[in-house]
Amino acid sequence: MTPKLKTATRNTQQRQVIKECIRKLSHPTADDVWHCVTDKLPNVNKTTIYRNLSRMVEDGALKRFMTENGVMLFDSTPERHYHLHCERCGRVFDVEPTLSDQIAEIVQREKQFLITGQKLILSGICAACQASAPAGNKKATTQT
Amino acid sequence: MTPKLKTATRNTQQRQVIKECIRKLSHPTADDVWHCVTDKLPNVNKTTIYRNLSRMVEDGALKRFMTENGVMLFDSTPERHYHLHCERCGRVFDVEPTLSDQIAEIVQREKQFLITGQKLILSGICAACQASAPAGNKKATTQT
DNA sequence: CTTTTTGCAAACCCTTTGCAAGACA
DNA sequence: TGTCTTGCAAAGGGTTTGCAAAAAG
Repeated sequence: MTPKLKTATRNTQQRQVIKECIRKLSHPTADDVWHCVTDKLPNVNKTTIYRNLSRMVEDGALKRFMTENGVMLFDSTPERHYHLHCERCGRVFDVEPTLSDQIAEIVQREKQFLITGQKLILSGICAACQASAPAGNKKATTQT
Repeated sequence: MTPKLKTATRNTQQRQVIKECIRKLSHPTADDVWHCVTDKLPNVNKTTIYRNLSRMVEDGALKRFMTENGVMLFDSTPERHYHLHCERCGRVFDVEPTLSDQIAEIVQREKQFLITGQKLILSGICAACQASAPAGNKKATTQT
């Protein structure tokens, strides 16, 4: 296979704002990023968001994963950590690396399965939702 | 909210064959089920497959989850267990309930997060693929 | 006969692609 | 300038919906 030499990268306005948004959002959908970006740069197309996010994933600057409803979320936290996805309120919580490691270790030891970081999502009901009565369902955005 | 009274259920030919296929396949996609069904009943529409699978999920006869590529898989194993999804060969492996319980326990203890069964999928590279060289990518079907 | 199901076609949603025009370096 | 990026429109792929015709009980 051809070595795939890397091409130059340009610092467009769009790209800059996208990066800012990535920094301030946590576990955003492409759509979340788009809303954030258009606050500052009103005419950015969603395609541009997708292309930039994909590029960042390729470059390893971002990770991405799929929720149970088939929407992808992006994550810029570099260390390996897992996610808890609350099915009631839609929020995504991080599991600290230490705890993640315990889990990864169990699986790797028992199943000889190599877990590639940041791809574990546990779905269920978060502590807050367990406490409160059956609540309304928010958007899938964060909270760590 | 209205109590939602349940309506009668009919035992169509299609439904019977779909159930058979569910029994013999493990972690199938809707498309897998469709292929299996049309072997026996050539003219079944994919919509019928979807509708029946969704219904079974509602009735609790089936669980379903999403892979990283946004395709849903169905699972008829009743006890709680988790899945290992190999990113290289696409196969899905079960994690026995005992091991799953260890993991669930850690998360529940440390994060007060209530895991609702069968929604944990660990992505990575399976033992076989680690052993062999970078292989071709099969379809996401099973192996336990 | 009445009500559930089916098949078909079209709608949906999110994500990706093709291409010409525009922006960076 | 040269080529990386963008915007727009259209294509894709899996899943869902609307509706009239067919089947189950």
